Amino acid sequence: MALDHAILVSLTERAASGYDLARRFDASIGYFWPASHQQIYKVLARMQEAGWVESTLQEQDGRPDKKTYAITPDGAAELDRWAAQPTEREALRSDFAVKLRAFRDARTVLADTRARRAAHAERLAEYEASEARFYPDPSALDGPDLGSWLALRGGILGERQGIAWCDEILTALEARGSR
Amino acid sequence: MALDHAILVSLTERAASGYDLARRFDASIGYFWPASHQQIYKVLARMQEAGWVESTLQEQDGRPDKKTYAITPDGAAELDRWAAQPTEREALRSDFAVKLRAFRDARTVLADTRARRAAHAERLAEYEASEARFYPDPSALDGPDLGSWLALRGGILGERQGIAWCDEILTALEARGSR
DNA sequence: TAACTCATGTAATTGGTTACATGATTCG
DNA sequence: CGAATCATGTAACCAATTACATGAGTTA
Repeated sequence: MALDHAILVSLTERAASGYDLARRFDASIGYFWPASHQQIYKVLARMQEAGWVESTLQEQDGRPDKKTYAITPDGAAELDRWAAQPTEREALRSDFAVKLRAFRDARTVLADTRARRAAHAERLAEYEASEARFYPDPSALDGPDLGSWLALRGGILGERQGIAWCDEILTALEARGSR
Repeated sequence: MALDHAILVSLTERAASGYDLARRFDASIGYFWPASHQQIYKVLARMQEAGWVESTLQEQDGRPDKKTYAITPDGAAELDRWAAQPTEREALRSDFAVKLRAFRDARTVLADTRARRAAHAERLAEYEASEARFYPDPSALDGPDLGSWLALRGGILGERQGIAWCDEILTALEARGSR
């Protein structure tokens, strides 16, 4: 049920509609917890039922009405309760690792690995650009900004690790290819 | 539907019962695709229906009967088909990163991070022990063994990255704590 | 004129988790 | 005597994905 908390975190930063949240989840917090607009609308409805968020309807002309959600004191309390609990290790499920164990033909693995490396490099560039823009002086950070920066650092290290793994695979396969 | 393929990979290595597979998934391939025995039995039934695996019943005395599953030619073909397809990037969902963004109190994050670091170190030690025992001479590897080693390398790099992230967090928080 | 943005959803399905069930045998 | 191991499952539930739906306004 952590999408609940990801949405609460996002609403703490600023009130938003389901649509706004869906766009935020295309980047930012969505890098660590992806979610579709359908899923977000469902969770918002459930959380409103539970009293963790409240909505105000804004009529707009020329475009659809908008429901803006804000976090309630109960929602903030729930977020605190959740944040104080220890996090259990998240299960990793890697299609790619399973595919490596199914290894038969070097060519398909090579192509796959190169594509994967490129995707990691692209994401890494985004993260590094964000870091340079929003956190130019990390030692000055404190509170929620510090947390956001540390989360981003995790993303950066993760992408670098992904690239390093791809490079090991490419090196191993290329060494064998030329033998 | 990648549990299907993870099971097929495991059955390619050796025929097994649901129970055997469940134990294998507690280690080995389960490090990259965790699965419970319930889920495994369900998928085995579905794959038998589809003709990807076949089972033979073995009666045993003093203990329950055992259904041993083996991969069929159709199953092997399906595995090849799947392995030849490009892998799309797996979505990462990190409770811990979301929790960092919810950062309020340094003490709980510290405790959480230390526990997390210890879990990573433990898993890393297992991986490194496996590497030393089963792949003492990586340059000699080929075929499926090469794939398995490369998968394990990914695990090792992942745990090291996890530790490095925890260390960055601890450094940042401790620097602030003593200020 | 076709595609994209803004805005909100419902319905069906899949994959996985949690809880429950049974029953003999062996180990501490 | 209680816990763990061997062995197979069913049932209920939950989170997420995919497909479908509507409709005005803007941009290429």
